[in-house]
Amino acid sequence: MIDHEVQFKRFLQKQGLKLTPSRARILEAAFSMHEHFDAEKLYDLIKADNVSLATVYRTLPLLLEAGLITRTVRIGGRDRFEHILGHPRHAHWLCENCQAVIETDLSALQSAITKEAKALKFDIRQISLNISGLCWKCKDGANDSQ
Amino acid sequence: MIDHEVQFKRFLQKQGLKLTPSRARILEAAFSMHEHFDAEKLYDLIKADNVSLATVYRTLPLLLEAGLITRTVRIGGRDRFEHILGHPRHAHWLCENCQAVIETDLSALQSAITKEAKALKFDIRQISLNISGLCWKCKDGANDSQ
DNA sequence: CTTTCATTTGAGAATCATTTGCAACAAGAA
DNA sequence: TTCTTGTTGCAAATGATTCTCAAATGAAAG
Ligand SMILES: [Mn+2]
Ligand SMILES: [Mn+2]
Ligand SMILES: [Zn+2]
Ligand SMILES: [Zn+2]
Repeated sequence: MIDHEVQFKRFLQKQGLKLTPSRARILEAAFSMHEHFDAEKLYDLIKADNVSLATVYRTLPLLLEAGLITRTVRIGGRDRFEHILGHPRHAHWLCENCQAVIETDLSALQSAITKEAKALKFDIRQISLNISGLCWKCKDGANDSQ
Repeated sequence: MIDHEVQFKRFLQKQGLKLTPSRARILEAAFSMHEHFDAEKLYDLIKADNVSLATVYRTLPLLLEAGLITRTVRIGGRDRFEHILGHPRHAHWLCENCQAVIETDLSALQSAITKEAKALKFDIRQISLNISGLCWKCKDGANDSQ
């Protein structure tokens, strides 16, 4: 069993839940994908194995709670996610014009944030630094929109 | 005319749009509110002056583009905003349990971010640092959920 | 293997924030 | 006034996400 599967199973058992075939399939799909994904995209990958979209939506919060995935930039009214294991935390730069998403290291800010958290007695679950604006391709020129 | 009204008018004219009574009323409401607000909340403040909810939704993107308001933490499936003028950029700490929102200064991180932006040739429009987790009230105890 | 019982699931209906279509309106230009 | 362009309220549409419910599954026990 792969790392993230072990971790998910452990998490589920702690809640009295089971690692069912559907859940395992969703987890696998989430980790097979190395870009950001939304519920629909995940569903596309696995509907052939007749896992329902409802189950995808039901599993996503579990993966979040288990700390296996994280919410990223919301685009087009859809929540998007990315898996965590093996990926260092990073900032997301979203171009408002071409919707490109650029990622940069977060470790520089990490310590400042951790320090603040200590002062606030805040238990951090997730840090999300999203910067929106225009990427270098779009910053001058007109709107070659979407 | 107040500062933000001048700025909005200028922005609108640049787009060939007008500062209508409805828009002025919405702008005023947005700046009368010193907490985060969503479309509905804004609407509650001004529906007496028969401004429609649709117009609120149509005006919000204009205020965003004009740089007068910014999107903050999304709660309960609703987009929330806050006005900008006169408010220094700040981070939002969202408690997943009690939904409390704490704000802290961002200026410490600002320079690191600006530096990164320069390297990326990215034109920053908006920075949003959202940290979710558990506030000090909720971090130990059980879920007095809500 | 069979029973038991809580959990899970697919399918489709329901929600609900946000968006749109449209016909009536305003305001400036000609 | 008449033309033109942007605006608005209202109601209907949209679409992501959630919920309902009856049937399926799975672990544990007998
Ligand atoms: Mn990412
Ligand atoms: Mn704020
Ligand atoms: Zn771009
Ligand atoms: Zn709390």
